[in-house]
Amino acid sequence: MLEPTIGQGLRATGRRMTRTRKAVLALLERTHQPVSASEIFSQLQEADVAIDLVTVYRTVNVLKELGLVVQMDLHQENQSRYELKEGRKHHHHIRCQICGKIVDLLLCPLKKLTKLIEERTQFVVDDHTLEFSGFCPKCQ
Amino acid sequence: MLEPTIGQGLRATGRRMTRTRKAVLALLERTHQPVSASEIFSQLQEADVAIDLVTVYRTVNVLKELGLVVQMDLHQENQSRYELKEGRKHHHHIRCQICGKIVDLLLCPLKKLTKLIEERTQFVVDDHTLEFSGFCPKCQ
DNA sequence: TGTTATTTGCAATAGACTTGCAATAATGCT
DNA sequence: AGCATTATTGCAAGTCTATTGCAAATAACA
Ligand SMILES: [Mn+2]
Ligand SMILES: [Mn+2]
Ligand SMILES: [Zn+2]
Ligand SMILES: [Zn+2]
Repeated sequence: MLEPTIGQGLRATGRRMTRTRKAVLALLERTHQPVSASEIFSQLQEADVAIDLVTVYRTVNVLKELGLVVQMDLHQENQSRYELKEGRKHHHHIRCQICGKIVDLLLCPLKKLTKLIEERTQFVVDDHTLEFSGFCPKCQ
Repeated sequence: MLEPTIGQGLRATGRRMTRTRKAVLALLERTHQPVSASEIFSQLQEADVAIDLVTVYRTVNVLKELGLVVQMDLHQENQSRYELKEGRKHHHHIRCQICGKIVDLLLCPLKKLTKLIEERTQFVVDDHTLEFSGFCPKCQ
């Protein structure tokens, strides 16, 4: 239940904690796969929460600005997915090419590589994305 | 000049080597950054090659099916980019968050990790994407 | 409870990409 | 070279995700 802290974060930036933002946050909290805007929309509809798809988009964008949510664009998908950052550490994903199942990979092998890349390219590295894909146990 | 070989690959699948396909292939051959469909379109227009944007899309899709081109969806971009596979080995990219410059990273640190992931997740790993982002020398 | 600024829903819009279809052009055969 | 066949092209229209304008609704705070 991270709602009060987030409420403070919202107010600190002149924003408000609303019924729909609570609903989106609660859904993200109880969801263990990264979800798309349309999935958030339809899952809230099933839960009898009245919300417009536009509001879902605006909400995830606000949560992204506050640093509470990460947006990810997985390969072979045509829509972004969103995952709560709070309480979860940096990690990556693997996606099944058949059924689309997404599983967390609780690892990151890229710390060391970053320095090497900065030396080679003269870039300052700020972020990275890493995603595996293949066939899940059920789809093999 | 890989055109004749590709011509064979096309004919082997009941396809034809056309003026527009030659033009797209030639552009991909001489381009050293991954290019988007609209970039292919406008660059060919500047070179006085008459081609429709739709044809560019259809062409890169055919080349993808033939395994001659890789499609990549980089973070913070809203369009796919395409790169010729022929003669270039598996590698990854870093992208500047300011100017969008993309540089090849001629490395891949993920061979070993694949086995570990297969053991942990029971997936069969087939592919991966890796991308760094940051600030290029000019934009720092 | 009343005031004010933020947020919401609805409609319209933007932008990447795809699809239907008739006209065009590449291929293979004579 | 000429012809028949069939893939390919261009144009228009459509699809899908995501964004924007604006008036109505509502959260924040006294
Ligand atoms: Mn995750
Ligand atoms: Mn490259
Ligand atoms: Zn990582
Ligand atoms: Zn790799």
